[in-house]
Amino acid sequence: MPTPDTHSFAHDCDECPIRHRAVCSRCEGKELDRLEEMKYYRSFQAGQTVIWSGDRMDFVASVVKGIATLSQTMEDGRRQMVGLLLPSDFLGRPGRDNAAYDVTATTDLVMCCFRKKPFEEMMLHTPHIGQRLLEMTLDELDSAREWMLLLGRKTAREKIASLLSIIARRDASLMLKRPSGRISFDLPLTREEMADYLGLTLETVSRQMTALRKDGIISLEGKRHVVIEDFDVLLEVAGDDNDGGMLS
Amino acid sequence: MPTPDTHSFAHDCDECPIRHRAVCSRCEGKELDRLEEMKYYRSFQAGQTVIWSGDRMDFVASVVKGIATLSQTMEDGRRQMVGLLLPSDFLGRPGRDNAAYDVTATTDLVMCCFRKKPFEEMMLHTPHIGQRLLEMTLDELDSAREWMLLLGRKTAREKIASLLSIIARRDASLMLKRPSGRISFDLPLTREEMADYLGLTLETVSRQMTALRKDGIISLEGKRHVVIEDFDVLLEVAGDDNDGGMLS
DNA sequence: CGAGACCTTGATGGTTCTCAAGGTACGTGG
DNA sequence: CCACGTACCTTGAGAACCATCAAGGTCTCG
Repeated sequence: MPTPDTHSFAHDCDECPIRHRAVCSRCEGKELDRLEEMKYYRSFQAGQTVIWSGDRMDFVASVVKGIATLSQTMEDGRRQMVGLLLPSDFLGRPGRDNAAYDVTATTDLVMCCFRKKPFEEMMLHTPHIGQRLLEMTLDELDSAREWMLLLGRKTAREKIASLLSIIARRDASLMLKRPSGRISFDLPLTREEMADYLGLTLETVSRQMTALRKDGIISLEGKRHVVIEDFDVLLEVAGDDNDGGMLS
Repeated sequence: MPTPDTHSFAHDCDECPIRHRAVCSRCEGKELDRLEEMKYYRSFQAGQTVIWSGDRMDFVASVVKGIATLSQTMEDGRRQMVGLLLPSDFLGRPGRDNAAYDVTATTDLVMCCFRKKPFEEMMLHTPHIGQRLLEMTLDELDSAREWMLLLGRKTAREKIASLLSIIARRDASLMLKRPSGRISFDLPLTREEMADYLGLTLETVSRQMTALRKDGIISLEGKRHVVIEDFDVLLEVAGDDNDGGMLS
């Protein structure tokens, strides 16, 4: 994929890759037509800031392609990522005018945006949007709470293993299968971003990646490509019960 | 308050103390009548378990009085609180059959319950409930993310100060005023519960409480009653910008 | 070739955990 | 009324884990 091309994207909702999962997934016919009139696309390059915490935000959006992060920063510079936005995830809060977090494109990013006012207006009359948004928000709340357990109680090694298993699981879910055995993928995050997500320093992340490699849990090809030798072993290292983990 | 009396509670929604904030707050007339027919009250004593993670859960509920906690436990016993349910907060997830967390009554607790099936049925046809639930869920998501910053990046001292400031703020909000200057309140949590909430051990909580006392930030009368000498100083110790913190 | 971004590794120190002992408050039964 | 048990809290000593500071390595791109 040499040239990131905004315009190769679904200007037609019917062909949109996130049509069945995003906030618009329950809409059909006239509702969809109305959204289609309202929408516009925005692209960001890897590393670009989408919006700063506190900035006025006059749109809401769905991630169509790529990954964005939500993070909070303390006055002295300590930073904590508080969310990861993957394709189909929703950005923004109806009824709020200012961004609550820094939003950054981690990879090249395409978003499907709606101006906030018309979107809110439409929500009042079309329950399908609100219903779907409620589901998605409840899912995010569950993820956030799972992350609280990780941040509060897991060791550095367990944190790294948890992050890898989550990325592996997501990759597997794109192929509609349950992860198991040998899996490989590219890390979409730098060591520093991993650290910001896990509540660690980048040095600790690096050391634990090395340790997992030396213990034969993972292999590294280059800095970004990870091979998980046995997914069940990884889950054990992550300290997760390996019962749950529903598909998709 | 000698005898905790379940039946002193709002069997009539009009007199319910959480009427204006709970999931039912947008409902009037027939909608409210229907909820009123559907509801039933349950009481729990301090320390009792409301439900265990994984258990079948055939109701959803609003906290009417008292405090409950949501927590997750790892196989080896490490525990992390992931939520605090205060009066008007909602428990349960429409569309899910099993509890995702352990729910425990921290104080004596009264809940207003609805059987899940009828409640879900009603949600499909009365957007007011879903709209309010979406707002409440978005608020909880914000709280969870604020907590992630605390768990991932704050020191033990900052964590304690943050917890105290949150409790102080909540107490002040009951009196409809912005907290400032000298404030006092009773801690509703044991040292161990504080530790589970903050991702610390109870010994560290105890030591940091002592340290804050020796530094003149707080005073302790008995083990549970806390006096904050200067709220703004506490916020500084907590590492929070003292701009935000909206009323309510 | 050099600059810059990203990553690894080492040495050292600090914060927090673990293990252990003792203290305080409260209720119960002798 | 007092002894005892229990739940909760405090404090100390030592160890473990992770952060910090520092140096050097790899890769890419101009």
